[in-house]
Amino acid sequence: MPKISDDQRQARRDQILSAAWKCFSRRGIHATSMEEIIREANLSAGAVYLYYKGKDELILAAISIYIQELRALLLPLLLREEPFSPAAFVRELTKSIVSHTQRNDLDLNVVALMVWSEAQSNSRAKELLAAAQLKYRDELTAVVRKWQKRGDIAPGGKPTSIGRAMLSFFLGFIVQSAMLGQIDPDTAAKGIEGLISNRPLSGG
Amino acid sequence: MPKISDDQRQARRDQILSAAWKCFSRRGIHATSMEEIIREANLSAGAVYLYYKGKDELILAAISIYIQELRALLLPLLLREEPFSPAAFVRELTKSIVSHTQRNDLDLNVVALMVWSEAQSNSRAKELLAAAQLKYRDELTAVVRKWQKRGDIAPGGKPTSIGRAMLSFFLGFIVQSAMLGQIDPDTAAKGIEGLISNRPLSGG
Amino acid sequence: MPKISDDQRQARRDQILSAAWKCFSRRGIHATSMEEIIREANLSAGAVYLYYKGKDELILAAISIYIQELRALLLPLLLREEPFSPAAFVRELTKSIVSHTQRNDLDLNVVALMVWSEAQSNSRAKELLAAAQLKYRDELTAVVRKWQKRGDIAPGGKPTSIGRAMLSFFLGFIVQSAMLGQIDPDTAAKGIEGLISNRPLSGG
Amino acid sequence: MPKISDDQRQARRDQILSAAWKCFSRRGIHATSMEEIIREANLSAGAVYLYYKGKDELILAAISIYIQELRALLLPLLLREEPFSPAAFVRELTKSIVSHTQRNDLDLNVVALMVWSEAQSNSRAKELLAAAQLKYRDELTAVVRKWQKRGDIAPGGKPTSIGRAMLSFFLGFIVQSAMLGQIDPDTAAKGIEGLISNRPLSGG
DNA sequence: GATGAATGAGTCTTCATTCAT
DNA sequence: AATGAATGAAGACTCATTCAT
Repeated sequence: MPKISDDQRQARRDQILSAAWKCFSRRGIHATSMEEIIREANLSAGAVYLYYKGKDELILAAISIYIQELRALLLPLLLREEPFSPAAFVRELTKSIVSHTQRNDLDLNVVALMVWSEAQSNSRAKELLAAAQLKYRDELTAVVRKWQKRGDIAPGGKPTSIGRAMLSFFLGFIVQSAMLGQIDPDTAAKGIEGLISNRPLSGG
Repeated sequence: MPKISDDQRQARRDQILSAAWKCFSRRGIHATSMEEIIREANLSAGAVYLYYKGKDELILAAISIYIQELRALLLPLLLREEPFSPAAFVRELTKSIVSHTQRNDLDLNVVALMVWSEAQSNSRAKELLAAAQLKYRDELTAVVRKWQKRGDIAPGGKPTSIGRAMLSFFLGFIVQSAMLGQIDPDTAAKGIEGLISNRPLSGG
Repeated sequence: MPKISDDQRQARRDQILSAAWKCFSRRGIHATSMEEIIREANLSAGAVYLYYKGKDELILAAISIYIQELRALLLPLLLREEPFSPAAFVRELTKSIVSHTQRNDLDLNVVALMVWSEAQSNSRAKELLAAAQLKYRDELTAVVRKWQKRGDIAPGGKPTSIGRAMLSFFLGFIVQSAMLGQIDPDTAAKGIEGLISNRPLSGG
Repeated sequence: MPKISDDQRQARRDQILSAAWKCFSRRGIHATSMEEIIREANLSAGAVYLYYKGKDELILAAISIYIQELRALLLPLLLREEPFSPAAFVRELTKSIVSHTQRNDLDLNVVALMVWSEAQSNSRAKELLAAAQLKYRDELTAVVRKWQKRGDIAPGGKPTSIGRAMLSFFLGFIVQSAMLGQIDPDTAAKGIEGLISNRPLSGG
């Protein structure tokens, strides 16, 4: 009896989401028609609606999987017992994003901008994204504390403020990469390093 | 046909763009219909098409005026002969954005995300935005040079890399403010300060 | 300025309803597609939606106008100060229906069945129809009272019960005419007469 | 392929028809989707198509069984050697319908309206229904003849005309019951009685 | 015999744009 | 210049039916 297995079902869902992201990143989320996604997925109209109730649900699922994948990519770096030094941390994190973008055919930077924009007029999407960003913020704050303890940066500043600054850095790198061309991880690292380090022996 | 004066014409165009932004920021650029803009502008369908050829041109004009207004807002700070110190600079710049948002009823952060997203699938929009961001990047790099010269930050780093980092900071603040709630300018300033001053307020 | 007059607007609405009824009576209410109505009305899709929000509203408006027209047709007979005798009453009432059907190209009998059926699964439609039928029932009861007073029928029976019987008669004539071919008004009259006059033409 | 027994086959067909009528009476014949019927019948899509070629055939079979059941219900009354008196006849006949409706969960009145409506745009359905109604008409005419012979009603009227009137009565009771709420059999009987009987010894 | 995933033509509806007035 | 009724192509979604298993 052709009742599909859970794995097959999940595979179909992924196939559809993958097609959706290909289309979204080409033409924008809302400018993409269901027909385009259907064609890209090599399915029939009815089949897609068998797996997602409608366009809204599909968009939300697409955003959700984007969040999960990105998180899976970055978590190892964020949760390291002994975090990289600030510059190395920036280099490794941006490297991860770049390499993911090159393995898959999806530019994570481009996708991020679309997703953030969608969230501005889609409250369910905003909830998902805000939750994820809050976690990143907390994790970055924890890293900042370790940097302060280890002397990578000055100990005086409030970790939460500095954590926000670090989050801004990364979010901004994404924007800048999408708008002006990929920033190379080394440049990114040097940029932070240039701000942080080496006040020429201060008073001296 | 009573030809309208240039001033009147410009006023009408602004009236339409203003209506467009109100709608865009509520529902997203592509989810907004011409009819909504037309109603918001208190005009007739025909009238709008007298001033803009179509929706695409209207979107582009809306993006263009957004770029101009933001630039007019920030330029004084960027071009100061003697720039503010890094922390003060961040505070003043983010203050400008917040205050503009409060004077008008448009959240510049929200609008920025929408505009960036649109640019990912609209090459004319991308050109406009990329050009503007490149200018910001250069101007920030110039500011960085002055900081290095003045000893606000260490002199060793490449100004272009540090300029990119600063641009990332600001872009990221916009994203973070739109997604997680407005970041207060003082917090933003403290965040940068906490990174930079790598020794406990040695020189001050 | 091409703002349409109220008369023109009403004319368009009627044009659409008339087209709708042509299609409905050919293929059934639900089997009729909006496209068919649109073509029959010689309009564009958009135009129809300018006058009716959607198919449901159009169906309801079609039912509503059917009720009004039928009522306008029958009211003079129902409200006569001195009603016709039972047989004449039946003859005149059924004549009205037949003649209306022949002037217009719509078979009121067919339409009635469709409308009643629709009401069984459409509560808004049912409200409208039930209200109209209740009025008919009351008016027929009033006529029955006059018949009893005048001696056209025996005075003993409860007017409300007999009113219901009369309503059944007319509703049933509609059904029978639609299903088995139009019953001629004289036959209808003779049928009632044959039941009522329980003694062989005693008085008349 | 294990061929199923004829009994089993018939049971399946009935199961499907029963499910179909449940759905039809809830949502209307055409508004009901095959999927709804399939779910209501606790079968698979393929199974239903094993027993009925398509929706049209299913509708026709549903109408056909409705005709048969109703006929089986009413025939004993219609064919009595010595028919009930007019009032009793009406009471017993409407009682039968009411009681059937209460035993099963299907309102015969509602179903009747739907079936008649369907017939207006479905010639095969119309043939079936017209044939059945013609039989009823003939049988009622025969009853009328007996009434005249027995003196229940005046002997002068043409039995065929009076038979039509009686058919109208019953059809109309169905309509009225569906639209305005079940008419109680006693009221129905009294209504007819009030028309027929007891001219207060007028001329005589 | 039975299943239910898949199909794709067809449905209702929207919306950018035009044009007679 | 300005209006807004009208257009019709395109959109999201449904559903009767089929067929590989």
